[in-house]
Order: sequence, then structure tokens, then C-alpha cells
Amino acid sequence: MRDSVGTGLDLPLDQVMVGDCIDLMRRLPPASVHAIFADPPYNLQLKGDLRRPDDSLVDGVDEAWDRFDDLPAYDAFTRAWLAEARRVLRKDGTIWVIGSYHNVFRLGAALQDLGFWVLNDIIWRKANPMPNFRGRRFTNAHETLIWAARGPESKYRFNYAAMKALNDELQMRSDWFIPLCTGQERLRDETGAKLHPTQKPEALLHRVILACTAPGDVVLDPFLGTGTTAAVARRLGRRFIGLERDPAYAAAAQRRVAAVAPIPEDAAQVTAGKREQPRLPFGALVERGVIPAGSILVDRARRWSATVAADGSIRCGRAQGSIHQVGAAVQEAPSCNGWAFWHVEQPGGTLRLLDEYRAEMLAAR
Amino acid sequence: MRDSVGTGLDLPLDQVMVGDCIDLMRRLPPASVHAIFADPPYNLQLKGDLRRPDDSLVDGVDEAWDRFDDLPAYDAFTRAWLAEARRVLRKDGTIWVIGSYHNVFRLGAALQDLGFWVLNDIIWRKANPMPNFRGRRFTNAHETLIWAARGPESKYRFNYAAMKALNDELQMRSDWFIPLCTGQERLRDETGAKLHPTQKPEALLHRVILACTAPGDVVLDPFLGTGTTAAVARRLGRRFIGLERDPAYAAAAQRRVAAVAPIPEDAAQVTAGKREQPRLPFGALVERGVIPAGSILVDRARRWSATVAADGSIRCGRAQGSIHQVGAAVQEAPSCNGWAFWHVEQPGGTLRLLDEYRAEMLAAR
DNA sequence: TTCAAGCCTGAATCTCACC
DNA sequence: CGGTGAGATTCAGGCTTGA
Repeated sequence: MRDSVGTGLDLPLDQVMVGDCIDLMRRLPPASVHAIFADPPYNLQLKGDLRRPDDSLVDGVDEAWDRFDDLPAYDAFTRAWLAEARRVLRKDGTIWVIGSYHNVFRLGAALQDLGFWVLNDIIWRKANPMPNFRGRRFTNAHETLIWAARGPESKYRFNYAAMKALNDELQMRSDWFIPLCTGQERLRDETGAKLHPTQKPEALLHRVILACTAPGDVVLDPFLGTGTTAAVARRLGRRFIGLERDPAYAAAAQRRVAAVAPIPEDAAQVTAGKREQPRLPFGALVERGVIPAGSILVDRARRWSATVAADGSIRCGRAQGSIHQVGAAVQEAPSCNGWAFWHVEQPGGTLRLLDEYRAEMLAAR
Repeated sequence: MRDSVGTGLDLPLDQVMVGDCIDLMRRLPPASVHAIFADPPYNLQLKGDLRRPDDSLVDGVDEAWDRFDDLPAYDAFTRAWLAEARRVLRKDGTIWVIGSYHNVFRLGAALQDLGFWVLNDIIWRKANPMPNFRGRRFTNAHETLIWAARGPESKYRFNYAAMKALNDELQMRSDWFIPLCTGQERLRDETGAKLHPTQKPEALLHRVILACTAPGDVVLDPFLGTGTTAAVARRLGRRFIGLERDPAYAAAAQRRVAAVAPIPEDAAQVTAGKREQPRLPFGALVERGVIPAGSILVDRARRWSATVAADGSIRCGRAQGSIHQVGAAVQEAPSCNGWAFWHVEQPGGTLRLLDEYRAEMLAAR
């Protein structure tokens, strides 16, 4: 099982640490965090000012932390922090990295080269992107997140049912439509200027954290900035470790997180899929007399019928075995979920699925 | 000026050449094509069968051309063909490369390393992607195209106005919503089996070719497959050079292209707007109570306010009509995109753009 | 002829606990 | 670590079928 609480190791939980993220990660024990979200410098390579058609100046990214001498320098930096991140990540953990076309190919290639296993690339479609003022390119209306497991064989967590619930009971797709971080949510200084040039929307982190962690899990952000990851992790009942080089950003993040109230514990739980629910053998239903030995099971079309034995096996003609095995055998299918295949005839002549008996029993505990 | 006709050099125009694309490109003169579209193998690394929940088998990619020993082998292949492509590309030309998360980071990094200058990454959002049958990842609902100039200083062609016209007079964004290639458009053999496992939709190539070429320009496709690039280029009055290793694919492409009639020359200049995404009338938001009748709409500066009527029209003073008409009227402008002009006052006092409501609704379907 | 219901399929790195 | 078996798992769109 996953440890959701302390592992006995000293993790600096729910803190913002100021310093170089590579140095700070080196101090963390190996395989200690459940998830990592990283929003590294994009290496934008902007030249000169950008002005809108009305001649107003675009307040773009022009910070020292976003300047690298060249692509090899950026690659070296990327591989250094990703290697530390991989060491710190638990075997069953996953990492999210966000970037734009300036850097995302470097990030993705580095992830693959270091042994991470890409699970999805996710497109954050911006509701309100900045237009292309010069009309020389397409409006850059998205950013890309890469979601990766530690390796190809990793048993990672994906809260499938929770994501499906978020999306109106349809599978969550790889394209996410989320507005930019603006308005009240955007942190500003006394003059009203934005505190950080690339603050991410909380809605984005909400989905990320909900997708791959359980309450109590530890989320590491090596480029915390003004603390969106930490704030959302705290609100959702997760623990966080925030690393940030700039003391001013770190201080702002601290203040921001301190003001966040976690939601009630039950609200922080993710919708459990059937995989997460406790297993109940069919034999238990027979033992307890819910479906007594001797009962007749039929498929939905009443094409086949089978008799329940006292040990929970069933028989249909010459086929005998578990509800799954016999279901597969009669259909000549490679496999079959017997819970969703066999029914019991009800007094009124209607059929009731085995899965409904199971659900009832699980609910009653 | 750009040459749109012959350069005096012998180019094998409007032909499909059978052979290895690197060998064939070597025979082409340098700086000779205006645009390149490349759909290289994705290096999918599929293991075993995949079955749908109904036990039917997914007909996946299982072709020899998609198998590589490892990532370094794939990288070597990628860099070899991209280097030739760059040599063949005119100084003012651009290249498009399409891939998925399996290979697109390798492609992008190679492009950058070889000196190409990325202009955009474009997301092809699929209308009807295959679901994730095992519920272990997000539905992989997109592919990525990288659009790049030959170098940072290149004077490349971008048909800004044509793209804007295609998009209902809004700047074309980097996320494109286009259905898969299915039905009549999909090439099949006598048995009804698909001729090529990864045939791209013509709508995708239509937009690509229209974005960066003029009539008469030469479009090179080093991985022609069954000839989508050639067919669309011909229809749009462009010239093409198609390279394909597999004689069967090449023959199918030849037959396909031969059946294509170029559109009239004037139509090739500007293409009529084709709506790839379902339109959502403003009235639908009113009907469904997202923006109830009686709501007040204001512009961003709160200079004007308008009242929403039950039929989806709005009124501001004497002006009454659609959100677009009234927006234009109050500003005394010839036209107005009401979705990007009107806002709804939120409980917190912030404004929310109509476009965000619409987008939310479209995403939720 | 029309319409509704059902069928087929798409670039896919697609399970996991237990012995 | 490998083998075994329970049992979890799908959306949209075009086409076909049949009333």
C-alpha cells in the first residue's frame, strides 16, 4: 500500500524552502514523494519589447531565471533537476511538467532519456490567450503538460473515476479547456502589478492533483513560484513540499498558503472506482445465502443458464468454474466479467444483475 | 519575391517517387521547395493485443515501418531525414511535422538542434478519438503538429488573413478541432480493410497548405503514404513532390491524386470558411439558464450594459439584436464579436466573458 | 423514401493482486 | 520474479439495417 502519512523519514512537509531546487532535492530522501508538479523556466528567448497594436507594452517574461545561454545549457539544467526529481519520486509516483513549444520538446526528450515513461501529454487550452499582435503566427492558445510515471513498469495512481466525474461522466480527454489565471486569483503587489509573470490557474492544479494523488499524499513542486501548487494541495487535503529560489516569491507563496483552508476530509476523497473498492468473492454471496446454492443464473438474453454450487462455482452444461470462467466459456470469449454477465431471476420475472447484489452487500459492509 | 513556378531546376513535380525518402531527397536541388509536410513513423512500441470492453479487437498499428530498435535509433533516423529536408527547403519555406507524445519530443528537439526555428506547435484535437479502454490514462484525444521556419531569421509565408477567414474572422488559434479520417474519405482495399493505418484527414492538410503556401508553390511530403498531402495540394492548385517507400501505398496515392480536380484558380486564393466545430448560439445559453433571460451584460470597462431577452437577443437603449449587432451598434463599429465583447457580472464583482461560458458549454458538449 | 436503432471502428506505448 | 486468474473497461461519428 501507499503510505499517505509519515514514512519515518524527515520530510519538510507543508513548507516552502528557499534555495536552488537541485540542492534542496538532494537533501530529500529517495522515493519519498507521491507526485511532482514542475513549471520550470521556459527559456523564452524573447528579443526586445513586444507592443500591442495600440502601442501599449506587453508585460512579458523578462526575468533572470528565464535566461539561458543556449539550448545545451538549458538541456543540462533540465536533466540535472529531472534526475533529482526522479530520485525523490516514489516508485508508484508520477510527475507533471508544463511547458510551451520553446522548451517542451527539451523537457519531453529529457524525461524519456532519463527513464521516465510518458503516460499522456495534456493540452491546456487557454480560454483567453494573448492574441498574436503581429499576425505572423497562429495565436499561441495552449501550453503542454507531460504526465509521466517513473518507469515503464510503474504501478502509478490514476483516479480514473474522479476524472470521469469531473467531466460529466465521460472519460477525461487529453485536451483541457481552462481559463488563464487572472482577476482575483492573480497575486499582485501594492501597485497592482502582477507578482509573478507565469502564475498558473488553480483550476489546472486542481485537476492535476486530483488525477494522481490521494488525500495525505505528498506533492513536490521544485519551481513553486507564488505557490499555486501548494495552495491547491493544501485545499485538497494533500501535503506539499515547495522549493523556490526567489525569496520574494517564496514569501508570497507562504502568505498565500497560510490563508488556505483545507476542504472537509470527505470532500477531498476522490470518487472510488470499482478497482479501489474491496473485493468480494462470489462465494461470499453463496455462503451468506444471498444467492443460495442451487440458484439459477442466466445471461441478459436468457440464452444460457447456470446452476450455483455450494462452493461458489457455477455449472452450465459441461462448463464448470467461476462465474467469470463459465461466462467466458459459453460466449467463447477470451474473458468475461461474471458480475456484469450473470443475472438472477426475480419473483416478478425480471432479471437482477449479480453486480447489484454485490454492490448491496458492499454498501452494507 | 518567391518563385511560384519553375526555378529552372528539374524538380519531379506532381509525382509520387518510390524509395527511401532520404535517398530521394538527396537527389533534389537545395532550397527548392516552399513547404514540407512530414508524417513520420511514431515509434509506438505497442505490446500485445488491445481489446475493447465488448471483446472486439482493436486494429492497431503493427507495421514494420513503425518499428525501431530503441530511442537512439529513432533519433538517428529522425535527424537524418530532417537534415535532408532542411537542405531541400527554401530559405523562405516552412516545415510541418506531426506526431504524438511517443515521438513528438524527439521530433521537436531534433528540429531545434538542426537549426529550424519553431513558429508554433499546433494541436489537432480529434472530434472522435479512440477512448482509453482500460481506464488507465486520459483519452489520447489529440496529435501535435510542429510548424517551423528554416531558421530564426527566415522570412517565411504565413497567410494570416486566410487563416482568420477560415476561423470566422477570429485569429486562428493553435488548437484545431478536426474529425478523424473515416467513412468515404478513408481509402480501403477490395475487402474493405483500411489501406493505411494512419491516413490523415484532408481537412488537416487543407489548413496546413493554405496557411503557408501560395498557388503554384511546391509542397514536399517525404512520408506520403496514401497521398493525402498530394491530393489536397493538387486540389488547392499547389504542386507536390511525394516520396513513399512502400510501392503499394505509392500506387494508391497515384490513383488517388489522378482523380483530384484542382479547384478554380480564384478559389484557391481564398478559401471559404468551413466550420469544423459545432456552433453554439447565444440563445442556447439563455435557454439552458446558464445566462438566464433578464441577465445584464456589460463590456469590459462597464461603459455599456445590455439586457438579455428570452429569445437570445439583447437590448441596450434603443439598440436591439444579436450580441454581435448590439456590440457593434454601441461602439459605432462596423462589426463586433459579441462573444469577446460582452461580460456577465459575477457575484464577486468580477466580469466573465461570454466566450468563456460558450467554451465551457462546448467542452462539456 | 425516411427515420431510428444498431453496428463498426479509430496512430494505443491500456490491469493487478496474489501465490 | 513469473505465472495465474479475477475482473475492470468505451466515445463519437459514419454507415448499415430494417421497419
